[in-house]
Amino acid sequence: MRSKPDKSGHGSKRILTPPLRKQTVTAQDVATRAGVSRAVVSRALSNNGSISPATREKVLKAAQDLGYQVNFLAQGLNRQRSHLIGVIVARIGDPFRSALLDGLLKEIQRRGYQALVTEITGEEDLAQTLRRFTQFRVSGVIVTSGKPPAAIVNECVQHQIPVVGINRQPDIPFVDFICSDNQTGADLAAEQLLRVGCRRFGWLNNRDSTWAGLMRGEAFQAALCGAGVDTDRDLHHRVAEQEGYEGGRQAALVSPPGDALEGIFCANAQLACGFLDGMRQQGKEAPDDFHLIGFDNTPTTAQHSYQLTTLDQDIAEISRLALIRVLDRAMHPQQPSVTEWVKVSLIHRRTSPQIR
Amino acid sequence: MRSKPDKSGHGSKRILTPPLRKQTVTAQDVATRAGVSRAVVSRALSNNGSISPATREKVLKAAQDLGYQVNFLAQGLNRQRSHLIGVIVARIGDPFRSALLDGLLKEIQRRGYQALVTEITGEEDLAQTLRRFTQFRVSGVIVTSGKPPAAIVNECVQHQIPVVGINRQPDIPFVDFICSDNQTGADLAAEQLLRVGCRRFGWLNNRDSTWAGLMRGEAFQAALCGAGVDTDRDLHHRVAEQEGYEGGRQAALVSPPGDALEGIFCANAQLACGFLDGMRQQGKEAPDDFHLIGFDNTPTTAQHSYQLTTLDQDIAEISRLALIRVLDRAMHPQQPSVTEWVKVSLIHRRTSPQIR
DNA sequence: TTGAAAGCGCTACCAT
DNA sequence: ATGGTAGCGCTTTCAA
Repeated sequence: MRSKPDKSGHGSKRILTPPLRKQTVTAQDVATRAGVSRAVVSRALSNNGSISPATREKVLKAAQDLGYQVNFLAQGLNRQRSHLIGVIVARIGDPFRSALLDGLLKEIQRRGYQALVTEITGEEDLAQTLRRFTQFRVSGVIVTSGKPPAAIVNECVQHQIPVVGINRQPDIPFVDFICSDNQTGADLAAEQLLRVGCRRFGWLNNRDSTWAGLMRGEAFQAALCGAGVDTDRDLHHRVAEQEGYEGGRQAALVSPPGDALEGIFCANAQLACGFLDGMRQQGKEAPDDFHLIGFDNTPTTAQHSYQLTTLDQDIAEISRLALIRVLDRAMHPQQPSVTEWVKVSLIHRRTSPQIR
Repeated sequence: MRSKPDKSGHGSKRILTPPLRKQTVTAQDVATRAGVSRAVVSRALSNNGSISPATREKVLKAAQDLGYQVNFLAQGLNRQRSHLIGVIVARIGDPFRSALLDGLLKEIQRRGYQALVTEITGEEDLAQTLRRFTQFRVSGVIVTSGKPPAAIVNECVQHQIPVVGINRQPDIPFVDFICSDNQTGADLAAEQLLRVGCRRFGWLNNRDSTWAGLMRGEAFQAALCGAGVDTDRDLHHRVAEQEGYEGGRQAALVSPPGDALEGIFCANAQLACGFLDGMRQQGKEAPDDFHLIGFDNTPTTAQHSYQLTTLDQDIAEISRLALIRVLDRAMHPQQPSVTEWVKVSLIHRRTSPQIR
């Protein structure tokens, strides 16, 4: 039945493989079965180019019968573009990052793309990864960690591959950015802490902070300043030597016991959880002894043992916009960079409860 | 300089695109520059087929100069196999799952492959995803969630695509499995709880448990039985109606206040954390009022507020073996299924401290 | 509307 | 050791 008169030389390459391997169904098979040419099959499946409804049906049926599946490698090779979207992440173990990856995956799949995920550990990896993505002719790249080197980004631009950064410093030509509105977030935090009557403030951040972290810190300081706080005297910077929970805990442990800070703002949720636990180890508890607000409303912060007041980043919205940007720039590669700021909201929980 | 005498018709398709798009460098360009044929270029880059060291160098240099990058789509199309490995995950937000994904990504990248990640929400997605992976001619598939339908797995087998399951029930022909040694894990838990003198035991699991969860429960019961415990009377099954932390917490809250369980074993870390917090809400604390052991040594369980005694799954080892299986089956597609059991170890923390 | 044919970029066979 | 060449499976002109 499945004779292929026009492909006499077909089996030459795998003449040695045993007959148990069922040949994969190709567009030619569908064409033969439907009594049309491969070109028609292609059109029928891609709604691209004109075709009569009747033959269209015929082809679709034949494809169905044979269980035909497009070879994405061949399709991509021809179209110069695969249905792949590259995603660059780091430290997936961090709850916020895994939540963001989750959001991106959902959105990518919802749009019919496939995610190519790479976890990087340093800036060097980033360049290599970006290059690898271009070798797969991805339809776009989403960077959630690291700072894309201009040189490689240019290669992407050359290949017409859209690059969008999430929570990265928006300063690369032809690259779009989606950022949480750290400014407003810091304002909300300052406002809350002031309202509950805090006088002496703390800002906790990692030693090697991300751009987003720095921005939050600066905005926090500015907000306090604007409210008349003498930040030179009453805003204390604490630096976590390690990343994540443990860094936050250590920072609390090494705090000078004397200087009782009343309102602390943390660059992220992990630091905040660690800080809270560190304070507990010293016999201090929020909100009795101090108020605490973190960034990133991760599941952990909601748990009974923490109940941390945090700023929520709208991950679904961030992901949605990221995909929109990718698709949009694919159509207008030369348009100037656009940066979108996604609103954040303050979630009142135990460590700094709402006051009315 | 970069003339292509043999490709006169090359630009016909994109005659209309503006000249700003730099042509992508192909093997032909390298060949021309090195003064050899494309075949030689291919050999030089793949160390495949004989070639003189001299020309080899020449080609490599030319490739370097031009910034040549292999087109993976073309390569894969020809080789019938891409350098992609598909990974199927679910609920990445769960700390254990994101840790496992992290381990797999690292291992996949270490071996020079690229991960194609899909997050599924139900069994239906799995079939579709598996099919999509085959369309990309992946070199292998790793399933960390769901139960692969036999029909689709057969398609993979037809395409010579290795499939390996992690912590899944090892009952699919030609599919390999890597599983944590739940048996031993449950034994260790039972042993510990008995040693500290518990008499009345509890087993907490989700209503819709995974295979691994069921196995842990059965093994726990068997271990207690073997130690002479009357499990009909002294082993109580608790069922969490929801997944994760909240499910565990609710389970603790609805516990009959009267029946004070002394030693509780949880199917996973999330449930255990929730259960612990739920008990706290009722004024009970471990290890004073009860002992608690969870499965999966997630970062959260180590935090000061929890300090949960848990069974540690060796994620690095699981990932390592998974890749080995993929590669091995690629070479021997017809060999019988193999299942590897990875050892687990008991981490003593506060909720059931070590006794000597 | 349809089909023939020219590639997409690469690999591997075969002959030199 | 090298080069010519026939595909891999698909898309997209272009002519009929």
